[in-house]
Amino acid sequence: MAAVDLTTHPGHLARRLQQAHYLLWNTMVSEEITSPQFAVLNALVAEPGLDQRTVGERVGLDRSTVAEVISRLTRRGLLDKVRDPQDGRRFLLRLTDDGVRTHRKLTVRTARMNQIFLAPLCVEEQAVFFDLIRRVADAAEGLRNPAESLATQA
Amino acid sequence: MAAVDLTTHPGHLARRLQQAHYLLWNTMVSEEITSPQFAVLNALVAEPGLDQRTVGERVGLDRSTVAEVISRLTRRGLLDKVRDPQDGRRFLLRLTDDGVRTHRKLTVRTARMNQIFLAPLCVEEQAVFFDLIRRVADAAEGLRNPAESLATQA
DNA sequence: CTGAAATAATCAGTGCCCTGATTAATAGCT
DNA sequence: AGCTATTAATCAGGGCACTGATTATTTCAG
Repeated sequence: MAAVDLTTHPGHLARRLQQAHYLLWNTMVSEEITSPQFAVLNALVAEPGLDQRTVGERVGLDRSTVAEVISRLTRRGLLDKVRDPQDGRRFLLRLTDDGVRTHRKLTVRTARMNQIFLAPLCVEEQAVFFDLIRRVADAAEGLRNPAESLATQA
Repeated sequence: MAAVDLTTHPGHLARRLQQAHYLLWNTMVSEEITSPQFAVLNALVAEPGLDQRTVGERVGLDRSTVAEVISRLTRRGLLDKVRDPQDGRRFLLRLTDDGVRTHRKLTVRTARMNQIFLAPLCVEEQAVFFDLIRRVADAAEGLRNPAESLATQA
């Protein structure tokens, strides 16, 4: 006895939501490029020449995961990776022409997919949906980084 | 140019939400037992003697994933797996005493964690949070299973 | 009863996600 | 200059998630 109702567990809902998104992405956007891969391409369209760590920071991928994603994108020829002459630890990342084309194509399809995905909600509800999820995710992330905004203080 | 704002992409938010949950679970609930593993234990507390496929259906895990999760739980001695004498394809699953104890212990911790996780939202917002996510996830799942509720029809 | 379709489970292969340990390079202190 | 953080990236290892193929068993049509 004493089983729990998972439909009121945010973790379970988050997992189901992500699975649902994964499937839809796969059928409506791309079978080759995944959503995290697109996020990396997008970050480098916004800021070409970032290093790996910073890209991860921008899109919410940890050091290990971002390394794998970038290695796949590089293998596919969508990304260029050159050692930073100023700092030999870093690699500077940049989209190839093919990478730019792919990003452009997927941007269109992603917009279409998001519309379908969010279709069950009216526009006001969509705004609430974003707001609530973002607040929960931000707060939980804040629990990990005890403080970053304390700046100057004795 | 033409980079997109990921904070309005439900897939990106879903991923971040799940990551945040993963981290909190790890620190507040268990480093050994994961959230999907708990979901399986919970399903078998509610309905002992289910087979693998049905467990997956209950908790939203596909056939491959549920097989891995169950094999880990079995290895840890939390689960018993016996061939169904009525149908030699199936295995019937049941918690061991240790599995029951573990489920009970984690149930308490999970409740605490959920409270912390959802703390940024007031009670009304939490209800909306559940409702919106569930509606989006359900609709997207519905897109895969073209029809299951058509029952008897020419 | 026998052969074909369906079903439960497994396996192989790819990708995401995290941690802890290691390596290479830079930065800072003395 | 020399020693010590610190930092960027990689590696090893465990777990979740999906697809397509395979195996064993059951079901069903004839």
